[in-house]
Amino acid sequence: MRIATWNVNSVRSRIDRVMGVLERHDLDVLMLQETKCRDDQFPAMPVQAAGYELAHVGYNQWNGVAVISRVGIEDVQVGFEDMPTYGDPAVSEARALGVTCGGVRVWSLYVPNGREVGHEHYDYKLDWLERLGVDAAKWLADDPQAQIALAGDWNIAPTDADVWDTEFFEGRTHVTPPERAAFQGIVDAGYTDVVRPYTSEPRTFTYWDYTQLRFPKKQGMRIDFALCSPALAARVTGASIDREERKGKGASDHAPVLVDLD
DNA sequence: ATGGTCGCAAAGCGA
Repeated sequence: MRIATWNVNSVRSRIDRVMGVLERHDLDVLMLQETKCRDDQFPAMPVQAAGYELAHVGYNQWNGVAVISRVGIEDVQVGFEDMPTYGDPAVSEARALGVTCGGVRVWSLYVPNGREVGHEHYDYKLDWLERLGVDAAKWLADDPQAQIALAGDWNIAPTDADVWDTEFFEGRTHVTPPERAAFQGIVDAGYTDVVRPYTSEPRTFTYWDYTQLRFPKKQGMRIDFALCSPALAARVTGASIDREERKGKGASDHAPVLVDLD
């Protein structure tokens, strides 16, 4: 079984690339973030024609998360318990979708960006992560053998090695101690980054800004992760980052992150 | 090459 996560940055503008990723990697499950559409706008036909089922939540042109699976779609949960809201009026955003696929509980997650340190969105990000951690800990407490993947765009570079230039990021979001502590909180709850051991080369990234020729200059960030519960981590036989997918016209600014399970 | 990012409910915002 092979699962993957990808911040697609608009599924409508990139559905051909989505189908290409599914086929090229023979994926059983693909989690998407930033679909940027409502449920009724999701281009479901090619997905279904290829033998996949689809779960999606999207309320407007922002955010939006999906799970595409050919090993079943069960127990769909939109958002987690006590997921923080944002805005005025405060609303629940389409940033978390839990689905059971072939016995694996996958969560497609799009962690709030934070915008700027000290911004209301930054506090929202930290709160969101803390609440996620509380819920994720409960899932494992309820069933220590649960196979759970918390996968998606975490908008955090957990270590200095995960950004192309630490100086560039001084004072910016994604690298601050509170964000890194929040990420570590999920790890401490029992979830392991199963991809890093297979992708440990220096300057291995999952995201490159569209501007400033960041991709050809290899100036990226590692901010997309698949964190797995112990029982699921024990099944991992390999992982990779599809850097090729970032190339060419019409690429997302993120690359797919893939995990092989026995 | 005096500019060099995308995407959207677009002329402004979010990433």
